[in-house]
Amino acid sequence: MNKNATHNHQETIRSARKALLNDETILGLTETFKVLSDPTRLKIVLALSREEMCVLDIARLLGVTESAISHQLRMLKTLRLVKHRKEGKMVFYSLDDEHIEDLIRVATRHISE
Amino acid sequence: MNKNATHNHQETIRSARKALLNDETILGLTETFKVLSDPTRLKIVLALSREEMCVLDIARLLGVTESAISHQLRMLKTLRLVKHRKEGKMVFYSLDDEHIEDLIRVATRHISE
DNA sequence: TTAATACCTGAACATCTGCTCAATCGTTCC
DNA sequence: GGAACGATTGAGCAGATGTTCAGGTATTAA
Repeated sequence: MNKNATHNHQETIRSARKALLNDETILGLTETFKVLSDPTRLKIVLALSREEMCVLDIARLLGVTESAISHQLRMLKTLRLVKHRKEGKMVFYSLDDEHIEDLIRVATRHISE
Repeated sequence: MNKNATHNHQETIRSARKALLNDETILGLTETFKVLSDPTRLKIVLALSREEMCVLDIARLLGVTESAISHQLRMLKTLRLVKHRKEGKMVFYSLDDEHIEDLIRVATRHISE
């Protein structure tokens, strides 16, 4: 007997469909993963996990231009991962998300095995 | 007195540097997040979290071509997230990573708040 | 052998991404 | 006021990304 005949495609698809999440959730998840998928942004998040920093200090720390950092910070701010505070000429950024560090921690454990 | 003068840039950068991870870890993390940052790949992973599936069933489930799925499966296979098993004409794919579901779970909790 | 099925592959394509550069804004100091 | 400094912005660009398309391999069935 053909083993393939024992495989019910319809049933498999129906069952797998239950594991899928709704489109809105999928979009939110991919957005979250995408923001952490760039080295510069990930480093910014890690740096801010300790204390707030001004734009220029982040730029110097990571060895990139202020402009590049500013662009990324805008994205992080839009996604509500960071918040900012003005003080004179400087703008201090800090983490605005308690869960993002958990995510990085779980992922770190994942790659170390 | 100027408040900015109280901010020690050198010390801030030195402190933040400790929170950064080595380049290899950063690369591994961004690679992990990137693979989950595409809706098609994320859905494939979710679908395979229940049971193994052949390429055509995945394609039908997600409403995309076999080719597109095959390309993504190759990437997932390269990154050791999935494994495959041949059975006649069909190739069954299944998850090859126990931790990736934890990551999705933590991220799901994150976006729901 | 021929046809059909399941899957894979490489090239081409449009789109997206992250950076640089130049210009600009806002604040502070002289 | 003007110069200096920190930060932001928009345009432009090179590289990456995901899909389609056409063609290919491998296996099975007639």
